[in-house]
Amino acid sequence: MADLEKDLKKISKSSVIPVYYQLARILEKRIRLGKLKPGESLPSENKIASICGISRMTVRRAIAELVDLRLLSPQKGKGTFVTEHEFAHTVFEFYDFFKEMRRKGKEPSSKLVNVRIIKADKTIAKKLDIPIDTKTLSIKLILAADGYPMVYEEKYIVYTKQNPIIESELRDPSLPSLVSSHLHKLPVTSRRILQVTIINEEEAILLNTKPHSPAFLVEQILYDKDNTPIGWGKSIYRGDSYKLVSYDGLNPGREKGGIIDYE
Amino acid sequence: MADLEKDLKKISKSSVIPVYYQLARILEKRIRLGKLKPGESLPSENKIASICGISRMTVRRAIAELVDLRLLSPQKGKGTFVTEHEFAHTVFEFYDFFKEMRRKGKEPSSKLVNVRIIKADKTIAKKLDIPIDTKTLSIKLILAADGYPMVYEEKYIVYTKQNPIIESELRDPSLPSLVSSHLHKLPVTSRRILQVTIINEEEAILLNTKPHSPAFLVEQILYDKDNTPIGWGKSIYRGDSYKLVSYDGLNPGREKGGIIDYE
DNA sequence: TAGTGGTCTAGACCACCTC
DNA sequence: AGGTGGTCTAGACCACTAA
Repeated sequence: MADLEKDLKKISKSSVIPVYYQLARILEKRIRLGKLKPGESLPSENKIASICGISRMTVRRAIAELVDLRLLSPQKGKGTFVTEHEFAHTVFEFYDFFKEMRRKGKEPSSKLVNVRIIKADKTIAKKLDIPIDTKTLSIKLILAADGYPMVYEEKYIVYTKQNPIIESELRDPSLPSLVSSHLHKLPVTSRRILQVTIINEEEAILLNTKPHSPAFLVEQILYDKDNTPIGWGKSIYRGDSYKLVSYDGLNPGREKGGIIDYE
Repeated sequence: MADLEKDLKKISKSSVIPVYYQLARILEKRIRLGKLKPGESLPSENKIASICGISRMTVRRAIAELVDLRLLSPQKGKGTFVTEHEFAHTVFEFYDFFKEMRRKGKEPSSKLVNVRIIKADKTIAKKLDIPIDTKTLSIKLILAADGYPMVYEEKYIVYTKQNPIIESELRDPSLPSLVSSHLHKLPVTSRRILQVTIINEEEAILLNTKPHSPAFLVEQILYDKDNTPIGWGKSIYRGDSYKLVSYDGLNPGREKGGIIDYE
């Protein structure tokens, strides 16, 4: 472990880069390169502090960062250990359509199919927890990337005459913004349900694809702070152009924007 | 704000519950109940410290917890503010089949369809980055809950004669455990891709469902620490029995196991 | 200039684990 | 008993922000 000590002594206390950050990166790098293997233990906090010539609290802060990244796991009275990698807990991230497409260098756009005041049918009434036939604002639209239709969305919110729909509001067609500008309520929680579905004839025409092809169905329900549903939406994502990817285990350090250079 | 002060003075320094934890919960509760609104600022760290009669470092630790939960956002030289809620970034979690079913009170089981040594076809060769016709271990199995088939899986790993397949290894059919017991390599990274698909005739029979019905397709590729693919699997999850749910914005505090009682 | 959050120190006491 | 991590203190200096 003399090897580790050498690394630890590289820490510069006069650098503009915080000491805890330098230390965290040194340890992270050793773990990712496999020089510190799963199950191995770190030197004790006091040991690291005295080697580096820094305070124990600073060491603890560095370790805390790696605990957050699930690279280390401290055990009271025993020591701090490199974690065994875990593959059971997978996280799929799902980003805002507009941002995601821009990030990919594609030009996102939205096209209104229609906006109507309708009477809530059984499904809508149940989702929004309102009586059947309550006046409801219905918005249907297509999201496209570089002109290719990719998503078909239907959104429903309870209609109030006081706040009529303004054309400009429909430019950002996200359910939270619709709800907060049309109703006086602020959404605080959003529940999304991801399912699979088969595209029907109507959707196939709108999305310019074949009926009976598979697609993602993403339901979104917004709640206010009293946990009352205030908006419901369903989105159909074309299955041939949408995938969700996730990395587990010793993930490649994309979290918290940490750029690491390997030797 | 005298209201907040009263809450802050409830902190007991002699309690077995850590002071930073008590403070974090008090602040979290106020935010979740809407008594501290998005955009509002907290009293300064020094102020809170003197009100509670504790050290500033302890206050900082409590605040750090809420920053992690994205409830607070400190700004250098200005103050610490309650964050505006964000709905754009959705996270779908996907748990291990066995654990998830047990958690739901269902009895998970796995049934081998077959285990074979095959020659890698074009698809497998590409996924595992090996030459076509390389000997490959192929495992096909069904995962069931309370006897109802829910998932069909195919797994492929490069075959080595030294470590033959042992019956008992197939009891835990997870790709990481197969790979690490059959090969000498330890998987360090796992990449999963979630897509939609349509069930074909063969899969329909195995899953006891109708062909052409929609399903989730989850591909998993395992890599060792040199980033070489060492295992590939695809799983078909019945669309009628699988959903992914996610909560955003002011989520209901399920993270880090924090149980909060509201008044 | 006064106030804020960001970093860091050099101690302290505790509960827990191992020997 | 001695070592470990968990908590906490009472200071300190800094960079940043606002009046």
